[in-house]
Amino acid sequence: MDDDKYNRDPASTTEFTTQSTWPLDPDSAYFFASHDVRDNTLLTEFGWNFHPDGSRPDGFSELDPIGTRDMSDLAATSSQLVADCLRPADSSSSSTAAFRSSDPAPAVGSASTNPSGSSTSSEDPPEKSTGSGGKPPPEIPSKVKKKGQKRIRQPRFAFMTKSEVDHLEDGYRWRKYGQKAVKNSPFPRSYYRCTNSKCTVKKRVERSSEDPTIVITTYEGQHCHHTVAFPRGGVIAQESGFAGHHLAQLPPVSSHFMYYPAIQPRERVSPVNLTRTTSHQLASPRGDDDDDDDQAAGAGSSHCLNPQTTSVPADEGLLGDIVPPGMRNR
DNA sequence: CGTCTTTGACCCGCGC
DNA sequence: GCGCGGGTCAAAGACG
Repeated sequence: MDDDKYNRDPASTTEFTTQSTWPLDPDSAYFFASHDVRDNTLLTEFGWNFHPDGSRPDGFSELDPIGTRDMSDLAATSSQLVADCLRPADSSSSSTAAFRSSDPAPAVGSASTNPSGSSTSSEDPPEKSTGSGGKPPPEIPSKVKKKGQKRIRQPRFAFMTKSEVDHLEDGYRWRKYGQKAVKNSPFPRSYYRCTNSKCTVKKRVERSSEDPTIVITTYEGQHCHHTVAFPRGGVIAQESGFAGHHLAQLPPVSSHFMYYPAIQPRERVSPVNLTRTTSHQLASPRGDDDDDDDQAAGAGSSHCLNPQTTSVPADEGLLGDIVPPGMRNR
């Protein structure tokens, strides 16, 4: 059904931007400071070579893609990035680990760290208290909700993508479970949940009210399984797959990635702004099998939903400090 | 028939 | 306490 969506080629030129607009809610911990080594690590992992001081005169730093890629690649890249971020820590890829597990800090005392909830493991879901509808929680909740108990938010990772397609493929299968109108925005926000029964990762997709061409995707939680498969004919991000690795194999394309200077006076962040001309979207959402997921999940389940939050803020295009005040310099 | 989307209703947290 | 907005549920329908 959505095949159209996934297969459809967005207009030719797509500017890709990663940013996060997610409000830094207290429940979430954010780490991902642009000046933090992790940033570079992350970027590197995804195939970007960041030149820390190679900033350009105009104040921008450039990310050199490992080879050029076309939009699909880009999409894949971004998706991959997200995928990696959300992937189980057991993954052999060291890089991922670095970004994810090696970061205890993020847990930032927030709820995410929260012991309770986050138990997170798929094995013992904290009971979702009726998350919302007052209905029995089918599964692990992203927020815990016992009365009197504060909800726990899973780590979030948000980024903005300039695309005509709302739902970007990221290698995982998602099921839409809701849509809501967003205040002050003509565009609705869609809620997706990973189809893996053991995975509690959710993602929200909405368009920027300011710039309708920008899609804001926010991931919450961490996959306890590996990606299913990448877009038809695309790269599979399973285990070893590392963005950097396979990205390097992707076809070259002329592209241009910009990394905006981080350091912002603001508390929130900013993101990496990637711009490129492009071509198509990532693809098919459905992987061939969930089985893999489940199995993988089993293996990595214990890492599910690590309390970490990464967020790429919005506006300004700066990769930034997504670290909440106080968390900085961690 | 199974999977996924749509959509209205409900619940919860938060600000006033 | 009330209202608003966000988030989630689940029935119904669509689709392959």
